[in-house]
Formats: sequence, C-alpha cells, structure tokens
Amino acid sequence: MIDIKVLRDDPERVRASQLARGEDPGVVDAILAADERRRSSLGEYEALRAEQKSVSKNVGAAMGAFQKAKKSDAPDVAELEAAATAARERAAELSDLVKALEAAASAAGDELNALMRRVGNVIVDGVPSGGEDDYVVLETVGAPRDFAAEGFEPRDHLELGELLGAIDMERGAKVAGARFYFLTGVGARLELALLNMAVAQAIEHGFTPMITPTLARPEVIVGAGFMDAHAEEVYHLETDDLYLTGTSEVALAGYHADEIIDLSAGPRRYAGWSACYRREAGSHGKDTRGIIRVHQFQKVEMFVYCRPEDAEAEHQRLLDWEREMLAKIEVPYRIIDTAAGDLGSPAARKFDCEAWVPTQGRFRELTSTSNCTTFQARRLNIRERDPRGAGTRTVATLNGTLATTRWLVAILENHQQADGSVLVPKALQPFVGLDVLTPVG
RNA sequence: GGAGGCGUCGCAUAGUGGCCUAGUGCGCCCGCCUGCUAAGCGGGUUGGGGUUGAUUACCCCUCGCGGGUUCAAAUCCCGCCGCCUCCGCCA
Repeated sequence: MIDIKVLRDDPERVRASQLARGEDPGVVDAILAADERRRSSLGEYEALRAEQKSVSKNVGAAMGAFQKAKKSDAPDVAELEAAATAARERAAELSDLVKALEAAASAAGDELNALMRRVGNVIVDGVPSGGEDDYVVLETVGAPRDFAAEGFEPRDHLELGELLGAIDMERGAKVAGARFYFLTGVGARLELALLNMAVAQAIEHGFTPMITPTLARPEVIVGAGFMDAHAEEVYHLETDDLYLTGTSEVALAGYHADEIIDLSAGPRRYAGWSACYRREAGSHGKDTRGIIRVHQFQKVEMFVYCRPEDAEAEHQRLLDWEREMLAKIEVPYRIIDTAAGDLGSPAARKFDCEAWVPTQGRFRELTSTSNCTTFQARRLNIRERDPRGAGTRTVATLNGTLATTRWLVAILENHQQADGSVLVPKALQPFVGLDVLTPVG
C-alpha cells in the first residue's frame, strides 16, 4: 500500500509511476475522489456521533434522578420518569441515524481501500519503463568459458548431476510429481555447503540468522504482497487456511508486523533460511529439465528493516552482498535493473543478478533484490518512533537473495571438466569438504 | 480430540451496564527542591483518524481482533486469534 499523503500531495508522481508500469493512471483520480467522499462522510458521522454521546449521557443523568426519586418515594416520580423516557426516545432516534452514517462512512473507507490496493509501489527515479524485456543491463562480470577452445562439449547440469550421483529427478517425480527431485550424496553436500556459506557471510556482515516458518496466515501473505501478481503461485492448505511460503521474505516481513521497532542503532538485518514452495502455474513446458524451475527449493534470503531515507543506500549494499556471494562461486554474471512493469507491486526497484548457463547460452536469474520502500511495511503496520519529532512513521523493507538451490546449476555447468568431474570453487571448498566432485561408478 | 481459565496504557494491577473523560503502583520524560546522589513535590506518558494554511485547539475511534444486544459496553452475547491448566492420544 502506498502512502495516501503522497498521492494527495503529488498525484502526478503516482500517475507517472503507473504509466511506467503499464498500469492505469486513471486510478489516481478515482482515489482522490474516493478520498474526498470518505472524508466528508466521516465528518458527518463524527459530528452526529458526538451529539449522540452527549445526549446519551443526559439519559444517564435523567435515569439516575428517576431511580433515586422512585426509591425515596418522592412526589415528582412521574415527571422524572416521563423526562427520562423522552430523553431515551430522542437518543434512540439519534442512535439509528448514527448507525446509518457510520455504515456509509465505513463503506466509503472500503471503497477507498479497494482502489488503493490497485496501485503498485511508486517506482524509484531511474527505473526503466516497460515490461519483462525492457530491463537495462548495468554491468557484466566475468566472461563465459570457451568450451570449444578447450575441446569439449559442456554437459548440462542434470547430466552432470546424474553422473556425479547428485541429482535424482526420476525418483523425485515418483514421490511428489513433476518438478520435484532428490539431491543425493555430493548434491546434498553441495547445497548444504552453499547455504552454509551464505549464512556465514550474512553473519559476518552483522545479519541475524533466522530459520523461519514456511506456512503463513492469509494476512501475512497478503501483507507481504504475494496475493497480488503471485496469487496463482502460492500453495494453499485449505483445511487450515494457511499458505506455503515461496520465500522466507514472507515470514521475515511478518516477523515485526504490528510493531513499533527501534531503528536508532541502524537497520535490522535478518538472514532467513527456509524451504520455498512455488506452484509454477502457467509455466508448463518451461524449464522442465533439471532443477532450474522446481516446486520446492532452499534459499537463504536477506531481509532488512530500515529508515525510508536509508533504503536506496541499503539496496546497493544488498546488491553488493549478492555480488560477494557470486564472486565466491566464480561464475560469470550480469546485473539488470528490472523494468517497472516487471517489478511486482511491492517493489519500487529491483536488481537481478543473472549467471551464465553455458548449455543454454544465456543468463539465468540467481539473485533478486527489491527495495519495497514503505509499501510492504505499511500493509503490515510496521513503524518506528519518528526521529524528527512526535509520532510514528512507517519503516522501509528490502530483501535480496544470498543463495538458492538453482545456484547449483551455475556451479556445476561452469566448473565442469571434460571427464564430467566438477571443480569446487575455492571459497566453497571448506564448506563442501571436497576440492572436486567426481563421477560415480 | 475433550474440559476449563485468562487477554485492560511500556510493565504490574483495579474496574461485572451510566459516577470510566479507564483508577493506582512501577518504569520513563520534563520541572521544582537539594553541597552531589537518592528521596520528596508538581506535571506528562497507547496508537490511529478527522477539522484547520500551520501552531494551539477541538472532535471521532482504540481495554487481543471482528460482529451483535442496548439510549449507553472494558463490563452482556456470538465468532476468531493468542496464552495457560487438566484429561486423553501420539512420539
């Protein structure tokens, strides 16, 4: 949810953001009108409610006087009773009116909220306009290996995984269906090593490691923004009305929901380790081979709560920490600035790091870091004491990937040798306990 | 799975239909007093929204959350969430 004050003060900025996202800028005017209706409706209700309260208080006094007279058999009992009854009747009329006005005000509020929910976060200046293909490449790091010059045809990650006894797709399908898999032997070791290296790096940079719930209540999923564009992506457990989270971002965003947190000592940085579940609806036939696109995987995710004015600098830091991880696995990659239309509603800017996958001859996303500014925190009601004075204000949230199961694809393919063995990148060696993965008999 | 209890301001607690504009204590903040500190004294101390150009000020909502009964709800009723106790079951 964006800040309605921004929309009131600078509607043009919101219109421009909507246009860049390829969404309806007209919703801005609809919101301004609905906001006007809500405020006048609320004013009417509150005025009458104030009157009703004072009248009702008089009823209390009249009733008191009457009861007292009745007890002491005073001569004016009948008059007092009549007065009390009359006052009560008048209060009853007012009460009905107030109820009607309250309903109207609440309906006007609902209408405004419904419109507000349709607006994505206001993009950060500089985000490219357009859709999925309109990203801007910010930097390319490293160069792809020339396998032709080395004299062999690279094997894809699944072929390597099977040679090494690291990946078993067939049995994954037998147990859980398509897009499920077993990591076995060195595959399991490699994933644990990667995730442990990510956690170690996070700790080194002051993050608090977290192991999070992977089921979340509806309000947390909605608050984190996963019921907008990703609604079809989320597994739902109907009997319990819980959702399987597609990333620990959900749990970490919900962690401080409805709290006023203290950021005076700097950002709160969490590194969440969790299994992630995605339905991959609508991607039938895409990436069906191997572990590139699967229903369940592991991820270490950075999640930060910080002051709104620090969010852009923090976003750069998250990107730097992602780059540090990518450097450790020694694969070529590029960084893209995602276009507005491909951001998803909570993000104001998103950088993806995409690693080179030799057998596909293209870059594939390994990390994604989003600056959600105050959008996510506003929905989840996460605030801080305003350092500039009285009151509270909404904090900013950001997230970014440190490692996922998909990274194994890039590691295996980029470090393979002609005989099907795979060299373990130096930084990863102490975590795996091996220098090289060799094919099994 | 069954039975019961509880949820009030940062913390502790009072409040069982109108005197609640939610009291009291602790903590915290401001001031006074005081060689210093402590004590003492006085004041302040939930959050959200609205009116106003802004300040002051005023108004509405907020006693876990959402409904309902009533002229009037912290208080009565219903649902949900959370915590606790006992029994059963599983490990």
